[in-house]
Amino acid sequence: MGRTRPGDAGAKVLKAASALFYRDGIHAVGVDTVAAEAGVTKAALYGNFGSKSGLVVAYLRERDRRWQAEIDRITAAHAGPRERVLAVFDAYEAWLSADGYRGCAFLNATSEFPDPADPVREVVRHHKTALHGYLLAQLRRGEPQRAGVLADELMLLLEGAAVTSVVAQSAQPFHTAKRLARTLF
Amino acid sequence: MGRTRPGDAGAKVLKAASALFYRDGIHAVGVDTVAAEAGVTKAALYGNFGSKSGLVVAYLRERDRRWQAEIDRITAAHAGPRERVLAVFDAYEAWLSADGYRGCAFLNATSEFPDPADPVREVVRHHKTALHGYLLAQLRRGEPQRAGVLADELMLLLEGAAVTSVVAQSAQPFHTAKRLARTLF
DNA sequence: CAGCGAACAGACAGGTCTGTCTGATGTCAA
DNA sequence: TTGACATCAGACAGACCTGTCTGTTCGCTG
Repeated sequence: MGRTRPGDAGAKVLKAASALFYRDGIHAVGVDTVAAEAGVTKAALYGNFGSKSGLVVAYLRERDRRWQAEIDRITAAHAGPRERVLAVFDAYEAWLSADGYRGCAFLNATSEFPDPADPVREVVRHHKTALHGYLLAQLRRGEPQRAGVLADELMLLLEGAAVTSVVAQSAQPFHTAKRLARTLF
Repeated sequence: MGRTRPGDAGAKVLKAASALFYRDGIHAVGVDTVAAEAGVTKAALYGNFGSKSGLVVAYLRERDRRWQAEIDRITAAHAGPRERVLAVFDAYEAWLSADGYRGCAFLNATSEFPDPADPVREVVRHHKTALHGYLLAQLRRGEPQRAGVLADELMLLLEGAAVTSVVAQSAQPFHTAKRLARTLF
């Protein structure tokens, strides 16, 4: 029938895939389910993304894009390096607690795609490298000589809090992480 | 034919399942593959474990049992609380680097089983609670008043290093974690 | 108004998944 | 020796998976 405007199907599929892949896991969700939830036919899905793998990569890229927008908001809202870094902890916590502590989509994808050469894993590395780079850039303004080590340490705290909060189904690990992060400055 | 002694099939299945589930992910491995790798029929597999879910739980329980044995070795080899805690970091690193940085089997299982009420998740909680309890017990001997906070912080470092080492395919996060752990004492 | 392209509806192929069943064959204990 | 039991071999059911294909219908653009 083609009742909808051409070009919309891709966005609708991506939105449905994001919710389903994140909530249930990537391997656990079939393309039929994604297409049905998007209100779109499978043919339109394959026309836009080529394959399920292509859709998975698009899903993670979209999520990375949204996270970068969050980082931009943090940069706009806070001036000092210390405030910006702590705001990253808050944002991370807010994202995870918003969906029942399902964890970091990129770390979950890493668990589901064991091959380090998989395109999915490249998107994950890109995302995590960008996050590390942001922390590093901020820390260099405050304490240039300790910045490298400090950025590595803060990454451990962020990721540690992310996975621990899933296991414990609680935000408490983020409070521990943030408290320790403050003392590290 | 029944060429093997009765009772062996379960152990063989568990061994094959451990290797395959850990390496490729749980959802990615079918029971046919496990049975074939174990040199056992599917009927024997179901006779021993009832279902794939049962096998998955048994796989994680077995891995937890082996990790507890590792903890016992650490306790026997080191006397001081500080040495024992640092030895846990070394053991965690050794386990992960031994298999191409595939990460913590329990955290991977958590990614694959989103429902917190799933029996799999209960095994994960049991495992992580035991680890936290061990750290806590050791720290109480050295610095009783800081022990609680310190145990939480060391858990974040351990888990953070575990997942970061997978993304980076490197042991470097463990070095960062261990260095920070030493300064926290 | 004509035509191109995107999406629709839905069947289809080929494979894999979990789980069950039947009947034969071997091991071990009583 | 005999009976119970575990396992073997392999077919089978029913569901789900990814991906393709045919023919139709609509919206937008020139």
